[in-house]
Amino acid sequence: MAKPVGRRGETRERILATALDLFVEHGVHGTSLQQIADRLGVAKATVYHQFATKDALIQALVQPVADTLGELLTRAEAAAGREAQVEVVIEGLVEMVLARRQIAAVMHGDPAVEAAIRATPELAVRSAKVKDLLLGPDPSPSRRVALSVFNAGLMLSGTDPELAELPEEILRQELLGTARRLLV
Amino acid sequence: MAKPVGRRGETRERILATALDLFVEHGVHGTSLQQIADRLGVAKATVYHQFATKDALIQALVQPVADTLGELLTRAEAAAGREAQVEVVIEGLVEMVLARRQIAAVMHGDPAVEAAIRATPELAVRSAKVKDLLLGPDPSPSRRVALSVFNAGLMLSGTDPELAELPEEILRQELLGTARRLLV
DNA sequence: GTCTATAGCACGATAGAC
DNA sequence: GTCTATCGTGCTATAGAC
Repeated sequence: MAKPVGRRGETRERILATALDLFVEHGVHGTSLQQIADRLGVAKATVYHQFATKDALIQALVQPVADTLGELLTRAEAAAGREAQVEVVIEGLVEMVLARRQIAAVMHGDPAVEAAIRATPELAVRSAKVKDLLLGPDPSPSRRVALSVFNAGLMLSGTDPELAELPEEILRQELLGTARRLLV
Repeated sequence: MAKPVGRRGETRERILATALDLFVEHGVHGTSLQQIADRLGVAKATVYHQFATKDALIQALVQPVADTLGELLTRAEAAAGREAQVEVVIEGLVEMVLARRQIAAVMHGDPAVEAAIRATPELAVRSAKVKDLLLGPDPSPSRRVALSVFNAGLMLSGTDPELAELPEEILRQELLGTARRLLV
């Protein structure tokens, strides 16, 4: 499994995947570039050849989420009526968490990543738009609390060991069901 | 506000409170004992006089949660019937999060604290018991997912800036309502 | 019980050979 | 593009004066 082919950009992807594993285990601040390099079997300088700084690596990790949220918002804005828009956003968020479980978990829990998010304007703006869309106009305290609980719960559910054995399709349906119980 | 009285154990409490603030802001690994000492206006060695290691400080932070969960389980076991037990646990957890918002958030989000929890057997055991009680016998996938979402959402809701302006009594009622929508 | 000073080490990041 | 070697910094933790 070590260094199998050598296609373009493959090392970069392997670094990102390994870093993400370690970030989930130990947090961003708790993971050194040396640990990433060691687990990958390369030198630390090899990591620095792909990412100028540790921050750049974090930015590269969250970029796909920014892209996904952008597409999601485009689809939602094309939907007719607020109920349909909420439905599009809920389905899109659940799909995103299923597809990128670890990124979702690290994004919501780690202060170091949250700092990187604040430094990525497009991601911060899109996250805020998604939240506002789910909150709706003049939201009640009840809806505010329900959204806060659902948002945190959704982002972290993808890596919850208690749910690790559930087939993805079951988890998808149950997350959608939970979302509808709380937000529709 | 600096060093007001000097009663026994006061410095220790002030260190814990300051450490907790910083842990919420930057994470445990992202917070050095120097930062804690600086914000408190004391020397780093003063912190080490109260806590032998950084781990000991973390252990001291999570100890009240272990105590609270212990009392909670005692009350739950004294209740008649599973429905009443679930109600006791839900109310107790919500009350705990309201009383110790920051500890709850750090406990659920930070890998460094989660390691400390695993190293505190009584806390790990009690957390597992609380979860098992809420799951009930032979839980469906639906209940597993609902509990996972609720658990993460509850623990982090206490420090969610979106909810910061809600009066505590409103937040209490809405968290109880959310819990019942998901778990009853 | 609080301080200054420092040991010993790991960190992020860089330089330069190959 | 990967390596070894290293710089400067900041970390946990300790020693010892007051």
